Amino acid sequence: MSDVTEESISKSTRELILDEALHCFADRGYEGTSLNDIAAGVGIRRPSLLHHFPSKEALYTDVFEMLLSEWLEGLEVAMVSPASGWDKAELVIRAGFDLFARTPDYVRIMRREALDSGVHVGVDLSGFLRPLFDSACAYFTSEMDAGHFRRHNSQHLIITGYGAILTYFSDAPFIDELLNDQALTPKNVRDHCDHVVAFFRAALVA
Amino acid sequence: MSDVTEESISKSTRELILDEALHCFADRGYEGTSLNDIAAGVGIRRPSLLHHFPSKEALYTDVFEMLLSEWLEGLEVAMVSPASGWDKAELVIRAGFDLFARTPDYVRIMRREALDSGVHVGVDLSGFLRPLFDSACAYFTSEMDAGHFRRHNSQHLIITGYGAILTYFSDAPFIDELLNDQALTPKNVRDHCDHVVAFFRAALVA
DNA sequence: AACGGGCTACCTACTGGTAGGTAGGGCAGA
DNA sequence: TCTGCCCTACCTACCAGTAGGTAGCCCGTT
Repeated sequence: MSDVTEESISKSTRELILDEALHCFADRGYEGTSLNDIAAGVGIRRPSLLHHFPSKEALYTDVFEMLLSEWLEGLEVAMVSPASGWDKAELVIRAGFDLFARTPDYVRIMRREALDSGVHVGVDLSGFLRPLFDSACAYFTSEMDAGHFRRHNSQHLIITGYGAILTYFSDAPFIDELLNDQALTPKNVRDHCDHVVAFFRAALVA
Repeated sequence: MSDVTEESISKSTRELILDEALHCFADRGYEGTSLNDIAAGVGIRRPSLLHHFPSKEALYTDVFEMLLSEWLEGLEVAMVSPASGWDKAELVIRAGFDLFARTPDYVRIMRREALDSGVHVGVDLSGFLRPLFDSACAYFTSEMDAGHFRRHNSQHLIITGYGAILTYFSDAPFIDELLNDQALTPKNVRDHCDHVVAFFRAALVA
């Protein structure tokens, strides 16, 4: 129980490593991050880090599994809601924005993983995401069949939405330059979320 | 003149290096690509490669400048067209799809650069893209003022479009897994382009 | 005394880059 | 036509630096 108490005051070294690794991998990618960078960020030496994780690969995999469990948890709440029609779609979009705004480092790691087609991660990413993708597809298709949404190809629709939402966070530094403003301030995130919601509503709801 | 003839038959070593570097950088990123990888792909040794380019950084910058000039050329044709209203927007979207489908490796490099906020490239990326972004903004705003498009925030609109279109190409390997199909076949690219056009039309044209 | 968690010192593999050498084509002058 | 010279494009061998990873010691807590 002293363990629990201590965790609530100061994180364990293992958690500090995971936090720093998350940030480094998001910032500079897997190849661009050295174990020295991570260890230095935590304030220990590389061999000490390797005392907690057997290898760089294993550390990365652990970080990625944190990402997946957090995202699954964050999205499940919205996806199992009893809402229907546009309300539910909006709920999921807003849940996605909240989730991504809370965890921008995860977004950038996911984007890097998508670019690298998952060569670093030891988990079956597509096996993990396919059920979510398929159930989202089924939802939109059934709503279109019921005449609640304009007819679109559900698969393409979701990919478009995925790209539109994820990009705002993954490319935030780039968007900063385009806007001459900070993309990830709470106000700007809220504005962009409102815009995406309104845009998708205009496209989907007749 | 024999030089010209020879180039049309077989590319110069320098061009072969640029081609291979483009592919490697797109595939594995700047840090994930070694000069040995590129040299091996061309069929020469690393020092021979460094005979043609002074450094890895310089090689990357040259690749990136190829990207910029090709994209600028490809988009200018559509952006200066005398079309107006939705026709022009559709023209630009389709030109973007054609361009990206023709140069998927460029898309992935650009995405990596957006993620890394341009630390590798020696050119002023935002200075390059801002004029395009601003003129696109001005176009949409004026069309909304004229009542041709539904009212949206132009800046957010373009960022949404940028994300929606670019992602399909940058994350193609990932989308392959979701669709259980090849995202970049001509037919699938055409289908997705048609979808995006229809989707944006539904959202913008009342 | 045992052990968890840190350390220094070291290993091998590989990085970007350099030094120096060579094969061969083009070309000016005898 | 031959000779000598330069230049391009490649090579092998090597450099210093850094990567991930291992072995083993030290030290405070329990």
